Amino acid sequence: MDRVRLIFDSSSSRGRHGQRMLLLGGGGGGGSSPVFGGARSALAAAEGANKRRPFFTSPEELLEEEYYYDEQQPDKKRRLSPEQVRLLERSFEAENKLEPERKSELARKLGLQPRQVAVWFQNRRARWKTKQLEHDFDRLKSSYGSLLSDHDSLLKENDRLRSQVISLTEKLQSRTAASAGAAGIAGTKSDVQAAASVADPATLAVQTKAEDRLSAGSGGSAVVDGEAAKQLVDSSEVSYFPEGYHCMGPVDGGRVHSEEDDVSDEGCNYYSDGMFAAEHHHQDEVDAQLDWWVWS
DNA sequence: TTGTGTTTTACGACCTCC
DNA sequence: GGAGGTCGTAAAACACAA
Repeated sequence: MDRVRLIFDSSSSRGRHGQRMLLLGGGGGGGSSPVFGGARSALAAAEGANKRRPFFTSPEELLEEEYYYDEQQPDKKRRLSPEQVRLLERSFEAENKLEPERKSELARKLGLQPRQVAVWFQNRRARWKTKQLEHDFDRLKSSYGSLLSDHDSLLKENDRLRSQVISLTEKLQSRTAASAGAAGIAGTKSDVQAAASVADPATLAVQTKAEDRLSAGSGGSAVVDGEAAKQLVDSSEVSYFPEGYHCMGPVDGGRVHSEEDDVSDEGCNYYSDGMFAAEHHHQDEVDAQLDWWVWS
C-alpha cells in the first residue's frame, strides 16, 4: 500500500511517446483477478472501483518495477515509443515466436516488462494472421473470378457446339429423307446413324468421343475424371490452403486438370469443398448434355 | 471541439504441448 | 501441472471529419 503510493508520488507527466507504463488495466474480458490483493484494493480506493486493475502480481513485484516505471503517470495505458516498436518489429521479423531468453533480453533493452514484450508479440501475431487471412481472401476471390470467366467461355463454347450439332442433324435428316424418297424406302434409326458416320466426319467425331467416354470407366482415359481429380488433389502432400480447399489447374476443354498436372501452385484455382462439388456437378451436367445430344 | 471509427495494449479463458 | 499459445474482448490512445 505504501509502495503503491510511493510510486504514484514519484510519477510525473511526460510526452505522448516515450512514456513508461506504471499501471495497466484489469482484463478487458471483465473478470478481475483475485491475485493482486492489497495493492489492488489500495488502487481501487485511490482510483475508483471501475478502473482497470494493475497487472503486477504482488507488492514485491511493484517494488521491482519501480526501476522501469519511475516517471510514469498512474493508471494510464501508454503506447510504446516508435523506437521500441521499431526494435520489436525487427525482432518479430527475425522470429515471430519468443523464447524466454529473447523475451528477457528485449525487455531489458527496451525498458519494458517481459510480460509487455510477450503481449506485444501475441498481438503482433494476431495482426499478422489477420493480414494473412485478408491476403488469402483476395487470392480466393481472384481465383473465383478467373474460374467464373472460364465457366462463361465454356458455356459459350457449349452453345456454339450445340448449334453446330443442330445444324448438322438437320442437314443429315434432309439428306436421308432425300435418299429415302429416291429409294422409296423409309430408313430406320440405325440406318440414319450408319449414314451419318459415313457421310459426316463431324458427327463421327462426336460419336467417337461419346464411345470413349463409355469406355473410360476402366481408367484408360487420359482425362482425369472429376472424382479421381479430387482424390489426386486430396492426396497431395502439402497445401498452402487449409483442409477443405482443393487446388485445380486451369480448365481445359471442359475438363479440370488435377494438381498433379502441375506441381507448383502457379495457375491454381482454389475450390472449397462446396465449390468443388458445384464445379463437379457442373461437369456432370455438361457430360449429360453432351450425351443427350449424341444419343437423342 | 466533439463525435466516431480504428489501432494498440492488455487481460481472462481456454487449449496444446512437454 | 506449468508454460506459452490463440481467441475474444475491454479500454485507452489516436486519427480525422464535421
